[in-house]
Amino acid sequence: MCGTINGVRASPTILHLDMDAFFAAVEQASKPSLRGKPVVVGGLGPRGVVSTASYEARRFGVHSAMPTAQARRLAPNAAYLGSRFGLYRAVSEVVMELLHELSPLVEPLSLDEAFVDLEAGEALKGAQSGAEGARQVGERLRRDIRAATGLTGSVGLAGSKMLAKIASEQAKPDGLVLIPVGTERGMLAPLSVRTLPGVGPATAEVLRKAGITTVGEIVEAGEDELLRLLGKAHGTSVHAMAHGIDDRPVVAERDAKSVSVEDTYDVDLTDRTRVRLEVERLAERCVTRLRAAGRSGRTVVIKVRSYDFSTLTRSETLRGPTDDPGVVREAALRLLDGVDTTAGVRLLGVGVSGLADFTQEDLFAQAQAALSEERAEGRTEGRTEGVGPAGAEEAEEGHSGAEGQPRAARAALEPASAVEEPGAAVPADRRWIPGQDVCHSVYGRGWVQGSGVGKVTVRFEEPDTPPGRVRTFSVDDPDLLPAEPRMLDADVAAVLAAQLPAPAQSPVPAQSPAPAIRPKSRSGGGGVSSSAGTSSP
DNA sequence: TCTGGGGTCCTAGGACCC
DNA sequence: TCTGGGGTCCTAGGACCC
Repeated sequence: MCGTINGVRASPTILHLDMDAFFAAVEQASKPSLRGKPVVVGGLGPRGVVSTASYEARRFGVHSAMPTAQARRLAPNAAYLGSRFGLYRAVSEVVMELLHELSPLVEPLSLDEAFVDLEAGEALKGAQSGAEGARQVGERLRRDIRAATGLTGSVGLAGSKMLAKIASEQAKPDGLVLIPVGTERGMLAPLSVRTLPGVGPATAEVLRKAGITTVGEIVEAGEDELLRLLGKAHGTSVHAMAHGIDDRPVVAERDAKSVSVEDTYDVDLTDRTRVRLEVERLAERCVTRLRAAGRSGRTVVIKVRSYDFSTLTRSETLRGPTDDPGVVREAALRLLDGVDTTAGVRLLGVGVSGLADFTQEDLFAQAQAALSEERAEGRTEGRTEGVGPAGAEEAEEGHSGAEGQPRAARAALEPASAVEEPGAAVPADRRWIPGQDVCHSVYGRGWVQGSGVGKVTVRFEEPDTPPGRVRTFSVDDPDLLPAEPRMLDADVAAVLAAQLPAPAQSPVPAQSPAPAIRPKSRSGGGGVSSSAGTSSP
């Protein structure tokens, strides 16, 4: 391996890729009428928050983690779309494959972000040595991503993970920044402490009170002062990062350590029976995910957030790992018994941690071992009430899993939504979520622009067609059906390439911020780009 | 008009064992 | 009988990240 100085390599061979406004960009690529328009992807309910805002929407002050209601006030004419994780995951896989072509050492941080250790791969072989070779690899990657998906990503290159990530942030959108080795200290000094990984709002506030707001001031303060302010582990790491020292290796994806699901309800829950039912549903969903991952776990956790946003967790560790829905459900309900929910809860969650790789067979074998062990010890005093040897229950009850659940309980898994439904539940295939793909037997494929008062508005267009027309139907029109998303592929990318400005070699200067984007339709039909959701004035 | 959902890591106190 | 220390596991909460 090449040498490192202060935990920074001799060459900028750690690459960080960050896709630009990823979810919103996928939606714009999928929906021609939204290209160049403000688009906001996130929770659409009364308590939803923004996942991603397109750059056009950011000009209005909309950003991720902002309540969607607030975003609607800032950018009332933006398109508000629900998340389509299946599609984002599929596009992400295409991008991650391109990264794996550079090096086997790829560390995904999320669907739209990853580190790549170029030294571990072949990409630099045959390229120029040093910084110039790394830059060429980064620029080629950006071209390949654009050609394969029609989307843009920003690349940071540096001698450490921290610096590569800071570089990609500076490169946004649609750019590449390389931090030459040896220049990092001077580059870091004027930046906000919030730039450093691990410095969030709380840490920044502690530092601010001590008169420290920039990275350079952390360096001046010295290690002793930082340890005093932030404690041992945190202080040491923040101090090192401020000096540009970061020798964390790029590590290929690790096994998950916990699995959890949670729902925030549109209206606080007060009815205890309803609260218990929701916890049961969450337990089922959690186990479904656990099993899909081929894992089992020992510790069951519930999470309860009250009307006033105060949050508590309760956990229970079983005697052995389980993936039995009944065991997890009963544990979750026992934990709930110890929590007062009469004042109203806005969120419930169920999780499993202490994950093991055990398969059913392993569990069975383990249960046998545990049983014979107990017998050997003469401990045969009946069943230990639920908590019991988890493995033993598995063995006794066999596959009482999802297949064995009552019909109603299984149906409860499906809606996957926290939407309160007073009165009769709307069938899953008759709920029209803005952004969702649909197919009409006469007009073909399109997407839901909004729905309300018994109507659903659909724009008929596809990724590789011109912007399409809008038509309105009754929500239960039998000619209208939900459809699978169209994948973004090289053909779509070619169509996009013909529309978009030429690929940038370096960060494009932001176009003079055009204020108030009028949602003017470009062609074919008086549509507004705003998605109404259920709000019609 | 308040604040999603999925994770990771760290700390601290108490139980328990040696 | 009293004192004490170390190590591990469990529980709860909080900060942080995308």
